Amino acid sequence: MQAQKKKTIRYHHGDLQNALIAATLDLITEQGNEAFTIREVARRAGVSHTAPYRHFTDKAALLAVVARQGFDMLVEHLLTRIANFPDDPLMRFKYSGIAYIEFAVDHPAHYRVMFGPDKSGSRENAAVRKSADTAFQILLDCIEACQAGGLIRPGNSMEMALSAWSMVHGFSMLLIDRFVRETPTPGQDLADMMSLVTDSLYFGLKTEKTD
Amino acid sequence: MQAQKKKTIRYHHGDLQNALIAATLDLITEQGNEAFTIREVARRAGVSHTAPYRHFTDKAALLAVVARQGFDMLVEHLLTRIANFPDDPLMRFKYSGIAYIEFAVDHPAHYRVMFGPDKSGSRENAAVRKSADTAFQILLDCIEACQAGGLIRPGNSMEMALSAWSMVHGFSMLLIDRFVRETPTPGQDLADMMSLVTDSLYFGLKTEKTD
DNA sequence: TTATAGTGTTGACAATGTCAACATTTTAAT
DNA sequence: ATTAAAATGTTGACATTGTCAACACTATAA
Repeated sequence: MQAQKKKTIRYHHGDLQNALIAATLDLITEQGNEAFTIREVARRAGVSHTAPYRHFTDKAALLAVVARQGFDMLVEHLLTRIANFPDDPLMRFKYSGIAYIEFAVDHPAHYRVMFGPDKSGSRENAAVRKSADTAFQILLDCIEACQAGGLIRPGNSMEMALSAWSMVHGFSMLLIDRFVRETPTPGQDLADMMSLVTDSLYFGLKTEKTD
Repeated sequence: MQAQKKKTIRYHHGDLQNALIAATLDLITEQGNEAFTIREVARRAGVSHTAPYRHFTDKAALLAVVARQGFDMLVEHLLTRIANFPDDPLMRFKYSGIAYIEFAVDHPAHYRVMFGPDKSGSRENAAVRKSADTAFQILLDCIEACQAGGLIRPGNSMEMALSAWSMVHGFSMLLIDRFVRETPTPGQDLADMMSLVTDSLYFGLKTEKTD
């Protein structure tokens, strides 16, 4: 019953908050992270340059919301990807890592907002923290499932998850920041490299005594 | 014979280029990365706000030099640290990783400049690239030495070095961006965590069949 | 119906990156 | 040594930005 929106030009936008978030996403996706400006976002939403301040205390607050949204998207992607292997803990572990890297590569600007420098304490933002923790928890669950199945050696799963996170995060950053461009060995594609990195984590680099 | 500097106030600074680099380092170290502005750096060097443009084409060019310097410092720290183990390839490998993390933690602002978003192609800067490659080469050498000694399994050392780099880079970033703050298990300190992460890489997470 | 809270707008301010025009100094060619 | 040119600095301008204060419109609740 509350239809007839968007028809008339109104003083009140109606849903400016979300429009600003969407505009921010579009902007960073199209033009990269440095292009993000309160004023440009306002322009894209068709409002005056200070209208955003009615919904976000400052630039960092807007970015914090975008970051939270990014972690939520990451969680969704991880869950979708490992859902393909309901009964194979090892594949779930491996593909949680691969899916993580996929997300970073597919949404580099968004990823950079999520992990970018914490200018003004948005990292302390409870909502952001919670969404990030949820993503971490997925990794942790995969590892513990593997441990339960005797596939990963017993030990502090938290520490292992931290190592795993470091690995996929580092690799993702190196990729999207263009420190790694060509594949180490010619003919490899991104999928191969992702396997390679996740396998390194699982098998380690030590000489194998058996198997 | 060319002494008597700094005494008189001169129109020409004398060594503005290096003064600007030093001022940049001081600034980001004291106030963080966001505090870096051309004008503030100029102020600190005691010159007008456009003087830096006689030495650097723009902001990014100054940062590129700082980044290169950072990689050089990193190389030095890595070499110093592994020099303690001239005859133990495995320790050299391990401590190259630990030293890497140490550097990032000790110089977070500098590290962020080195790996920060590549706004305007400074990553393509040949000098920066070369210094970064030198650092990578150290890792690679350590791995190949271990392989020669049968301590790391045979295989593509480039790929292994990439995995190792991902691991220490990711861990460093998580640390300095405050995603990891408390230790996973209480009572641990940073040194323990660094060992933990580098050991994960070496041993992997897989169940050990032997040893 | 109207006071009030919510939402937008206009107009300011200081700071920034960078450009153009001009000044001084150093260097090199004569 | 003189002087033309190349280096190096300065002043002043411009457009852009984040953010604040003052004001305008709108929705809502008393």
